[in-house]
Amino acid sequence: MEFKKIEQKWQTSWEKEKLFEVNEDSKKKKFYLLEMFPYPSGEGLHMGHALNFVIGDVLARKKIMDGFNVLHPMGYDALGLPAENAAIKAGTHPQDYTNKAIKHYIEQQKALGITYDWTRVVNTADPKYYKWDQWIFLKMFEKNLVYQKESSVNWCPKCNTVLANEQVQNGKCWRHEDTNVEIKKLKQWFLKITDYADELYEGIDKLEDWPSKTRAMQKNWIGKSHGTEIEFEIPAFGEIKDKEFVFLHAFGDNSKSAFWVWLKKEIEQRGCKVAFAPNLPNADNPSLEEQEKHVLNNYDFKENSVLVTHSLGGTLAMKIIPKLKTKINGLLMVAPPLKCEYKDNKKRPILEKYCDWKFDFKKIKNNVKKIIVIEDEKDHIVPFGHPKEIAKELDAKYVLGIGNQTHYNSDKEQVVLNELVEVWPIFTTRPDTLFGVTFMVVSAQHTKLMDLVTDEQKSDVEKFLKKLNSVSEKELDQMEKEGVFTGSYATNPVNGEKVPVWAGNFVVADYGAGMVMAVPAHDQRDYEFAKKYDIEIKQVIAPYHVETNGEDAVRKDKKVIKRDSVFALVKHHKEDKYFCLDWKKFKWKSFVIGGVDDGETPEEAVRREVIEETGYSDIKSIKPIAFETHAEFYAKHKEINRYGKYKAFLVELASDKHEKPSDEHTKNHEGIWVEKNKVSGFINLENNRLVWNDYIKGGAAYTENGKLINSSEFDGINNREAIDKITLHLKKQKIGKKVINFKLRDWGISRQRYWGTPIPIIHCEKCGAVPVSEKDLPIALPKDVEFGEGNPLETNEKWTKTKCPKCGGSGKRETDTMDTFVNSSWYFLRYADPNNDKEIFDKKKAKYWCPIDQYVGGAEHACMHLIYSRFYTKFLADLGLINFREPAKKLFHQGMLQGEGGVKMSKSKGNVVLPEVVSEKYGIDTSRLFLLSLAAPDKPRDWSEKGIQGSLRIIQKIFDYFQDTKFGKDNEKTLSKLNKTIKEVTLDIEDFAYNLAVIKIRQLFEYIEGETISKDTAEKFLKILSPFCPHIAEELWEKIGNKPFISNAKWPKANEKLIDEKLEKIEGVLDTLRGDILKIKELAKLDSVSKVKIFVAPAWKWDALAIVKKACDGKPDFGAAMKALMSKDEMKKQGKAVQPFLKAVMSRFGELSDLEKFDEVKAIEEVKVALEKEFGSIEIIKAENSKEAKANNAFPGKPALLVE
RNA sequence: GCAGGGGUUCCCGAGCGGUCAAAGGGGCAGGACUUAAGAUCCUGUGGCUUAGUGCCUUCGAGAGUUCGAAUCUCUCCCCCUGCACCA
Repeated sequence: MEFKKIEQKWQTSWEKEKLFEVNEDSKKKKFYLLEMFPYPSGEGLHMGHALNFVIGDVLARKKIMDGFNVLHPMGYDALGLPAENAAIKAGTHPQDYTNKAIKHYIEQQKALGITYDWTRVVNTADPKYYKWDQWIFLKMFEKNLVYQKESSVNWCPKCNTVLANEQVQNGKCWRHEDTNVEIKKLKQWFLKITDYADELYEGIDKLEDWPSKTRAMQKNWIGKSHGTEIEFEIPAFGEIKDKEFVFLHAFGDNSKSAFWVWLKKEIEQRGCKVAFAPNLPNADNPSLEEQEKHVLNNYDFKENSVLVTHSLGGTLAMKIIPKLKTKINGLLMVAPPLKCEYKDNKKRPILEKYCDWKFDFKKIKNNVKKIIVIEDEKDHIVPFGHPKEIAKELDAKYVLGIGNQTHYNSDKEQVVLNELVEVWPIFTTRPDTLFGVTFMVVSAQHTKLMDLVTDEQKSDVEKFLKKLNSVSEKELDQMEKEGVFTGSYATNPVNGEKVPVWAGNFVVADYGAGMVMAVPAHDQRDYEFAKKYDIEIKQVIAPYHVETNGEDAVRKDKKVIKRDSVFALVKHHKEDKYFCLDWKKFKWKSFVIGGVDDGETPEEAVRREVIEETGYSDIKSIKPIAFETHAEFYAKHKEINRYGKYKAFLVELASDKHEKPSDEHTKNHEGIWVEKNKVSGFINLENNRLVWNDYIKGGAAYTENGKLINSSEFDGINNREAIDKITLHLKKQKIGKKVINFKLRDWGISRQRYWGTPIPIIHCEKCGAVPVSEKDLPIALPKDVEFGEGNPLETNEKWTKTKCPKCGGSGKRETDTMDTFVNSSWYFLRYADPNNDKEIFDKKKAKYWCPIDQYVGGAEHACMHLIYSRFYTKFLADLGLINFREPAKKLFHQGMLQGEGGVKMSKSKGNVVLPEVVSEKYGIDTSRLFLLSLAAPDKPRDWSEKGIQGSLRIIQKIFDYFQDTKFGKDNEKTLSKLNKTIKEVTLDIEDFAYNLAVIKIRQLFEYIEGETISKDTAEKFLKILSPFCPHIAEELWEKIGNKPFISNAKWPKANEKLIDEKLEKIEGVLDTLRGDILKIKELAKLDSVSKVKIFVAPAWKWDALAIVKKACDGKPDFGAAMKALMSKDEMKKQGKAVQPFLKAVMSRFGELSDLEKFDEVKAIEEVKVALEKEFGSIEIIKAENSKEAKANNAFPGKPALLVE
């Protein structure tokens, strides 16, 4: 068989006749099928890629034959780092490298015989394509979906560029498994994908025909969670209450000027009186000497003094501080001038003579613990840069903000307040636990971490950070929760409690505020952390059990009496046993349990109860354990409902010193020592068991529901309800609100590399970042650049130097290029109109073809490409360019093709299977058939050299069969089999069950092989074969005398009426008969057979069969038959006995299904004819009834034989 | 840990309440054809048993629902894939 000749013949022919080129046709229904376009690597296509394309192709061919107008295009994701790196390595230009790779890909793909419309190729490296990347970018810019921001980025030192979050895997670069990603700070371009976060998330549910796995992954990635944002304040200079605040006002101001009034109020609100806020003498014509004297004479600086200054007040402070004998706590300078220079360039002689404008920064630094300098970006007095310079000299924290009024002159300046008391909006899903916050944890990676660290803690924190940096990412993953105290305290806004702020390695820096409120009593992570560092654990939710069953069940008509109570886990002094009570009056089995009397502490109550109830009095220790539990039940003896609040204690005995408990106690219950491992089975009180479980676990956070305790006005509320109630409370107080938080971050698209779409921005000194005007697109990549260190685009000055589109002044082009995922985010739309120079695509064309009806591609894109594409689709829909909001209706992930023995294919292992090599040996149709028959298309499969032989065999057989076949007339069985196969294969292809379809086609052929068939049957067979083996099918189609092409012939429709199961049954009978005759012949050592007598039982005359047949209504249905024969009760009694009988009946269902039609005589005649061909004379003896049949040893479907 | 998907006879893989000792392929065994090998074709491929048949055991382990379970439910074990301390 000359595969190659046949393949080439048809591939050329298809192309010549433009068989797969399509145009919009309103009369035809469209079907848009797309396989994810490949990245054209220099290594070319391997069999795994081919699998992906072939999976799509089978469906495409089927849909073409179904009469759809099938858009099945192909393109190349040609921009990207690998091309650049490979090009550098090979010493070529990425453009040349890519062009060559694409050429090779096209050759390889054409050889696969796929139905691509080659006139629609999209190449992302073509400026005609990426022009529209830039166009979309500009549109996003217009809509405020693009911004630039300095940010910490993931930097791969090997790629020499930034990576998106999605491209970082376990701290490694997605392309370099061995390379740790570094964190760098760079100014980056971002797309505001988060604006679409909610729609992207909610839309997932509507993507019903996407794999559930992909949908789950996307949901997880976008990560929507509902919660509450709560404002925690962290005073910059430590606890405000302990401080003495001193204010020094500005030139011309006084102590009643706006600035001081609001600040004073804020400080007083936080429980602190401002110690000293003088009217400085001669504020309008100040003298340093005079003012200095005034301050020093009227206020004694102390260790806890915090000096807050505004403008010239800062100058005064910087003169005073070096003269102080004590080191003061803090200095906050708002907009301080450094020199006597002014924004308006006017001279100010009054101020020039104020002082010498020289400062002893070193002494200032020494005399103040913490310094903060705030600058106003729009300051109209102090020139920009002065405060920054001061901050630099003083090693101070520098803050750049914008005042409500310039120079921070308004009557409330949030920027200033935020520095004094930093507000951290903490995200939590558990506001119900707010009263249980005992510490805060800020991410060790947080940019503001060092601002929170006090001098005392600085070295500890630095040590901790150093340690984190020294562990590899892998170890970091498995690292235990660790942390270090920052020295700062946050204020719990709901009760004003001070809680320590820790830095921890387990908090994610860019989720929420990067700081969490920790509630160790009710969160396992926080619990472990608190245990490790011995931080207070405060329970705020008590497990609550209300008895609803039995005689202890709470009675509505009785009143509820609350009581503080205790349990005691009394441990045996020597053995591992615990003292339990078996109650006589109740069904209770409990620990020692009792109420706390008036004036008694819980410990005292425990001691009393233990001695009374157990008789053991030599108590070594009483320790509180576990948590408070609440239980409500009916106390029969007191006729009240008891609401008990139980505290639990572990009581250890020192000896077995023991006195018999009084009768009063022994009549109530019996005391038993229970072994530790049996306690859990013994105890039957719910809360006793809870406490016990916690005790044997060694303690854990209680994360279940319950009632609030220790939560002031919210005590007693169910915690689920408290979530809303506390949130509402916070909202009223303006310290919290309901929020929805997403894990999804904005998409950083800047890449500092050459081979990507240039970002259409020009930087101008005057105008900042200015978008290129639309008419100047595309901004094409200059070919002339040098590759080496840094961004190659920087090396072409001709290209970078340009004019500002706004002011016409000199400008510099942005040299960052776009992430390649930008290119692939909308390419599927371009196929609708790939050569349009005027628009991104014609709206009408896009409307006709899009969205994608079936998308096929690897599961590895579940979170990157597929989310970005959805984002772009939504954006373009918002621009009005398209009328749908999701890119693809159906999505299918093909399975991986692995090498021989299940090993991953790789160049280094040398097990890469190349399609051209395999085709050479077996032909591409054989490879297609084999790939598809290995496993369901979505499952991984292993390549096997032996396995493909099987496919080759069948192809060869099919080919040979049609070489010299004479067609005749079909018999009924052929028609039945043919139609059944058509029906099933049609469904299998639609369901992507290609492996099953292949089996059925094979089975049909194996049957056909031994039969005479009609030309029509041959044609139908070739048609259903053609999606899998298009070349062979095309060749044989021609061979049997048809005009090309089978590829666009009409897909056959199954004629259900011709499907006849009974024929298969006759075949089965025939087979067994033949086998039996042969066996008898062998056993009897007969040389030849002269006569065979067959005794046949009239199976189909049994009454039961008629009933069954009726019940089943054409389809074999065991259950229905069962129900028809007997009632449910009978079934229960006799079902088992009837089953064998029914089974036998069902096994002949083919006969039943056409009871009326079935021609008994004819069937027997058929058997006779068939057997006579082989064995000569056959006599068939029919029994009149089953009795007679039995007498002759014949049973329904199992004839008896007599062979002579 | 969370989410998704799995564990089927020698291997790969279908089946997903009754016609199931379970498709198909590969492997293996036997036979036919050949001097032989290969290719091809046929037969067999859990165990015991019959002339036909029937019985027992088996679809990760255990329990359950049902007249009936590879298939449904629960628990457990193991594997893969993805996310990973998301507050």
